[in-house]
Amino acid sequence: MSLDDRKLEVLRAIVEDYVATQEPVGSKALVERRQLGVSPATVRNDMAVLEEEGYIRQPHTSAGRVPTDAGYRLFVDRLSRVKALSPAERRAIERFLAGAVDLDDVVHRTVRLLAQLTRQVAVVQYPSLSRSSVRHLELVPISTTRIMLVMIADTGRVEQRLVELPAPTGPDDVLDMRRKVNAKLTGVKLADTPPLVQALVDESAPEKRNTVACVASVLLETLVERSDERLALAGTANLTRGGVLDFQGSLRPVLEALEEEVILLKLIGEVEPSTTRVRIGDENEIDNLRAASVVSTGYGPGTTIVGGLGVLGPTRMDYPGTIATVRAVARYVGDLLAQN
Amino acid sequence: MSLDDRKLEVLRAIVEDYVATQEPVGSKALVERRQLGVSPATVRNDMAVLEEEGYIRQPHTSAGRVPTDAGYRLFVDRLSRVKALSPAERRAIERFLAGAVDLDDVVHRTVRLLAQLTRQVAVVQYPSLSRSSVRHLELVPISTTRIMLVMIADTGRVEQRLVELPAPTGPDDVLDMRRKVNAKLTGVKLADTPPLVQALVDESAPEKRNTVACVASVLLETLVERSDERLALAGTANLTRGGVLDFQGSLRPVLEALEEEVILLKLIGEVEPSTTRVRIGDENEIDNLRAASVVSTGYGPGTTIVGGLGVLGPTRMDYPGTIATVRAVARYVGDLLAQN
DNA sequence: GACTGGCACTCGACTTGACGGAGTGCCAGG
DNA sequence: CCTGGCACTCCGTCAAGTCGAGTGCCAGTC
Repeated sequence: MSLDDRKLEVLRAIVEDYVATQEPVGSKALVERRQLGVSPATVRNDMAVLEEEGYIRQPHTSAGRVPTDAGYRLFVDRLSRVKALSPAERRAIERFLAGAVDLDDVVHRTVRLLAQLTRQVAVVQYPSLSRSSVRHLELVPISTTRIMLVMIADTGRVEQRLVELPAPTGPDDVLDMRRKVNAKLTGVKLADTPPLVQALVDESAPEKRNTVACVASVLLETLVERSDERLALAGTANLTRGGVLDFQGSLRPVLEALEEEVILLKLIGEVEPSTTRVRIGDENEIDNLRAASVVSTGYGPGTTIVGGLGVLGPTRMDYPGTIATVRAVARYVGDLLAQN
Repeated sequence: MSLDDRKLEVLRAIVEDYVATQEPVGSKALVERRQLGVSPATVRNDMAVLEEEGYIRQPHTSAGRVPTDAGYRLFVDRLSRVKALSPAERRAIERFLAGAVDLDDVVHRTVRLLAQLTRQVAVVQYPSLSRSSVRHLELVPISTTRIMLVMIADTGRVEQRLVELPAPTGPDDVLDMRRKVNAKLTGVKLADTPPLVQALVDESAPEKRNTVACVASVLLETLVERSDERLALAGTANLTRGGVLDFQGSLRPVLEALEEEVILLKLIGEVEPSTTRVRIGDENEIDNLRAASVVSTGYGPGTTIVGGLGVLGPTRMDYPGTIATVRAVARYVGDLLAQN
């Protein structure tokens, strides 16, 4: 048996009311609050069907109904109309992001903004290095046996590492290295650099090969291995809204998950172009987040994507509003990056 | 009336037992667990006095006693013997910190380690710029109207900012500026740089003054204004240990406080040399942290101090153990920094 | 004078039972 | 297919009662 329009309408009403009130919603209250043109008894029948199909459930006999994860999923996929942001919100976003002075600042402002607007936990990934290109590499001599390697990516990210040289090296040699490295790597996607770096070593004069190899290895680490790991987090305190009712009684597992950068990157990092991804409760692969939902999307200048951002909250979440906000913020950040 | 030795012993026992069990401790249980050579009745009399003096209190009539903030304070000041760390712990610290590749890495490893060892929330301030000296300043031309300013401090910290130039400037001019800037500022304490930067502007050729002034203003921002703001945080999930009993029922205010970098910097940043500071409950100036205790200390190479670190937890905390761990970690980090 | 044993008392935690109400499922009738 | 009615379930709450840990106080002892 398929679900007719009224049943879907009932489901929508249940989701919306439950999200708003945090309480199981019963047939009578539902009929009163909404004007469905039918009686409570009819709604009850519909509810029975919805329950059988797995979209809602009763916490206990003679309580109202609560949406299941599947119910939320159906709601998100077919029932929710995307809320447009209010002009005030748009202005808030613009104003908040406008004053940013550098990439760090942009990311921090964004994550705070997102947390504040959605009243959830917000996560923003720094522009992923693997999607960036090298804008410039700088080698700064610190002493004769140490140089500082600074990599500037076209996305504005800057990474630096200290290199211990195997043999004393004069500033001229460093300058020479710098020139060669830049000639080879500037403009190249970070993901494509390894063979070029290897070539640099191979082409170097034999007596310097040791030194070059040393720099090259640190370079590879910086460019490739440590790449994507940075992100910013804000709004943890929002987890405590709604008592301990959300998250089935304990914030513990959620807080633990939030401490693992790897987990967070998985959550917001796997982005397909211009999609907003919603993971509801059980759909999360991480056990600790089975009671949570994640709304994430990619951002970047124009249509390319250089990183992900998103929010995490209880499954009982205002999906339309959250999705709209996440999308809007991502777009604004993208525009901001495009300006550089 | 002053407190004789036995009363102090009773207080110590109450603190230690309460910390261990999380339950109010009564006279009988106390006499059983410890071998004080006296009867419960005597202990009760002592307790009555301790309560009158404000060191302990009863959650309700006919419950055991619980230390007050003042009680913990007395305990910390006069009753706790510093626990030596176990060799296993020492080894753990060394092993954990050994593999660090750069300053970011050191700080992140430290904060995680601290959270893990103390099972509390850990905070580590990056080496404060205001206490650092300039090791090197690098100006990297990005385009003719943009250069990247990179500042490397002797503590290993690296800060960068993009500078928009008022007029197109060739690479030679940039090199020239770089030489002059370094000649003037290398080795100088960041706090002492402003007049020197001003001098740089004054000494520059009139036709370049505009450009130099522009760089100088960003330089000042980087060196002075934005200085101390960075820190790392870990172990938030530890707040949920011990149920919601700690922190008088709500993590909310604590989580909120942890989101404010300014607050955290105040907590761990105000360090006098080689002191470990303990703030207990009400002693915290921040209202949100009235139910929490903070143990903090400074760290740095040798005897100088370049930053602060510490942990935050419930007033019901193992003070001797925590203090020992915080000190030990600070010393190891200091040693690590001294190696550079 | 300090410590101790004993005793009455207090008060929270827990159990039990009763009750009201919200919400349900089902059924017969429109 | 919808609706009104009815019996039923079961949660939440309140009141009463019990239990036990812990106390304060007092008289007695060393």
